[in-house]
Amino acid sequence: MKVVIKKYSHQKIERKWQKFWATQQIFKATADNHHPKYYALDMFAYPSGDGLHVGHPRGYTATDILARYHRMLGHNVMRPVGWDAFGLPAENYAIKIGQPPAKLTKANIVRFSKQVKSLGFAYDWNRELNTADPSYYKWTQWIFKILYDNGYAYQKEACVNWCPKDKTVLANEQVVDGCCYRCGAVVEQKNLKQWFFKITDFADELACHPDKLDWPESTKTGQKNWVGKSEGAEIEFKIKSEKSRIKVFTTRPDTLFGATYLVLAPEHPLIKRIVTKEQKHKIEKYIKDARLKSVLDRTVAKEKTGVFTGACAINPATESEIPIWVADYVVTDYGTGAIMAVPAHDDRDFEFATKHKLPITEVVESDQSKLPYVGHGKLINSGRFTGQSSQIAGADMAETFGGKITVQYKLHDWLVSRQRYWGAPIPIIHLADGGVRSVDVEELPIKLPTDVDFKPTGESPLALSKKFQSGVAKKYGKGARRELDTMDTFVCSSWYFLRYCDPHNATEFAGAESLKHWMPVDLYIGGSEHTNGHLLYARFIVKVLHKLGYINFNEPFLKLRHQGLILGTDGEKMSKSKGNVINPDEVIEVFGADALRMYEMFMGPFDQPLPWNTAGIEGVRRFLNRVWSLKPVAKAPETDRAIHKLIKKVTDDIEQMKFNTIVSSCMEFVNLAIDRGITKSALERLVMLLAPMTPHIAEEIYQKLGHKQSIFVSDWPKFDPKLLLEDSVTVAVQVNGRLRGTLSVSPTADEAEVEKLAIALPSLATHIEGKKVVKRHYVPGRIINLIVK
RNA sequence: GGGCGAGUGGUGGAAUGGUAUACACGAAGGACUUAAAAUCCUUUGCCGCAAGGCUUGUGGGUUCGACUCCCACCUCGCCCACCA
Repeated sequence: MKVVIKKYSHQKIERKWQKFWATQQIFKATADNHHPKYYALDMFAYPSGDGLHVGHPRGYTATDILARYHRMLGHNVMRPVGWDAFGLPAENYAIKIGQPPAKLTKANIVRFSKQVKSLGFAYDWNRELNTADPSYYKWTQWIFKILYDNGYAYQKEACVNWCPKDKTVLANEQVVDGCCYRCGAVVEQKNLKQWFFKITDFADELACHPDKLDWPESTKTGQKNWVGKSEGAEIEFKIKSEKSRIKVFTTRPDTLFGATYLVLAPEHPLIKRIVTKEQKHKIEKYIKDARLKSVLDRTVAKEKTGVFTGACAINPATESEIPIWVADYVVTDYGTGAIMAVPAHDDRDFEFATKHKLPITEVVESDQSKLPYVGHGKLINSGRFTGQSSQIAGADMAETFGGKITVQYKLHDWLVSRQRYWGAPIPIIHLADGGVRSVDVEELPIKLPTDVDFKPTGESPLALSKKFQSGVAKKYGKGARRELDTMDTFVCSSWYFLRYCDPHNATEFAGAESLKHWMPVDLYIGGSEHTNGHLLYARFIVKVLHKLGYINFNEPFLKLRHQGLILGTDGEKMSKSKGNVINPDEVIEVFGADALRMYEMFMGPFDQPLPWNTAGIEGVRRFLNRVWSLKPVAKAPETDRAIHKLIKKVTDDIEQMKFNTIVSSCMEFVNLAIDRGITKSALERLVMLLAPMTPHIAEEIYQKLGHKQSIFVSDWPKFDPKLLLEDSVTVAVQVNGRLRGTLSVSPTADEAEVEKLAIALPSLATHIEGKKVVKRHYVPGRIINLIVK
């Protein structure tokens, strides 16, 4: 059949339908109890000055496909959009060019909105939100307040991560390889008084993912490892000639008899008290050096260094004196910052003991010749415990020598205060008598002042505002002052999915009815880099709100998927410095939004990182031109049959998010349609199947076929299972497991009949001549394997 | 060091126990054109003139049959990491 391939004007039709959907409010979400609800969410964007990246549309398109598909299934769909507007990059850029971050952020949001709209996503713009808007951060502050009022937010002095370039503290989750996650500066450790959220109260819950959560296994184990639960014991060691004791944490209390020395982290407070005169100078120098080392240098150090304090402790089990050392292989922020070293049964202790000639005592029998042996076994040299199994004896031994069984987590409380301007002010008042309280709820929002120089100095820029403290003394008593730090932006983003349910509510963070209707999120798509940050924080906030009775669910995201990174054409991560960045605006200009959306789905499996290839998008655009050029004919039986298979395939693949094979199946179908023709009804169904992925061209063709309503209010096509069966099928014929020919038979042909036809095949002749079929294996409609001798 | 993935043509990939290399890109040849673009047709895993043989990182195993399942190893990617 002759089909003339014509190009379509994407500029014209894409703008046209975007406008149509907006004016018709096709994607406006209104709670409707008569249909199943479907809440589809992308991780909202940080509106940076660079604009949209080609990586953004990959995740957004996937969510969009599912949202539009569910709408066509008749479901009550919500697909909201918003902006994670507070944060360091906007502020740093603002400082650089000398403009207020509020102004810049506003301009960035305008730009992002325009770009996102040009991709034709099915967003409900009525629910658009912006975390830097007082009507939003009022409720971020309210969450801080109720956390504080219920004991989940507190202030303490602690050794914290400090970014010297951005001049602010950072959460543990924001330190990557010892560097600031934003600017890359080497992070320092400082003792500072800061605000924390008690995320550790929920450590066990966060480490566990109930069955109802359909999350990638890697994300679940990533979170579990980040929480890092270990069971063990705390054991106290008496210090010789000192009253105080050193408490250590160990997961192997069963090896107590083998503890031949103790090690303190360089930051340990007891060091000053126990160090002897002779060793004082050496220890002080070591501590100073350790503090100057970056976190990175300390964690990947090749050689273990350390210094003897001159002091000794008593091993409670052996009652012998053991030396106390200081070494930076022991970290201060895990366990008690002190360890009992058992060199015979721990790799690190063994390495250290060998280097510094410390005694090594074996207490677990091992069948391997070399030490250290870290496994379990029969205890030896262990007093009355000798002969017991190390696996069982631990708890008993700990208790016998005054220790207690405890649990340790790697997870730390979430440090949420920042000494920066562009964030939500912490709603706390410091009273004249040293007391602390949260602000009255009527006072919210505590607005971010504008009369400040927002350059970071290490102290919060809010200190420079004259207006910020006005009225505080009058309301809260003489000498009362507002807290000057702002909140980590991750606080803002840890509850935005709740606000989407009821974004204009002025009296609550979201109404109970709306939350009950829409939550939890049915599909959440975003980058896997948020595993141990945003996704953990969001689950924590939901669990707190649940515990305090504000919401009736304790997990926010039912189904989670991560989009793979789009790499440059060189296979490297896109970056300005490498010059391999693809600008989506230019791609849309040349090929259209539909082609970009489809190409990003066609590249390969959704969750895999894949390189960009400009020739690839040209191929997709060629395909769309071919779809555009299809003209209905009166009769096309083969295509009429094939469309049923396509409906099944596309439906199955959407459910499984196998977008790449949706595209290839549609290509195969269109190749057939061009060859054999297509009827109007098959063409209609084809464009309906394409509509979630390439909505503009689908809507245009649909309307051209004579429809007045949007394709997105039509019903998703159904297939007839009877038509999935073929009249005849090709059966592969194997002899002794090797392919020797094919047969075309009826799918209902029986085994004996197929064998008869197979043996008669000329291509089999040389392989079965003079031999006897001793066995056969037949898979109806697929393969027959003849075993001959 | 630990955890999680992944290794298939020149390239992105398809096939999750049943005809390996679908679909697309690229390449080569041809048609149309004064020419080019666009479009269409043909070829395209490797070796071989052919018959035929070989082929899913490597080696073994299970099976009538393995890219697919099992064991060991190698390589790459991501995440975590002196966590006691």
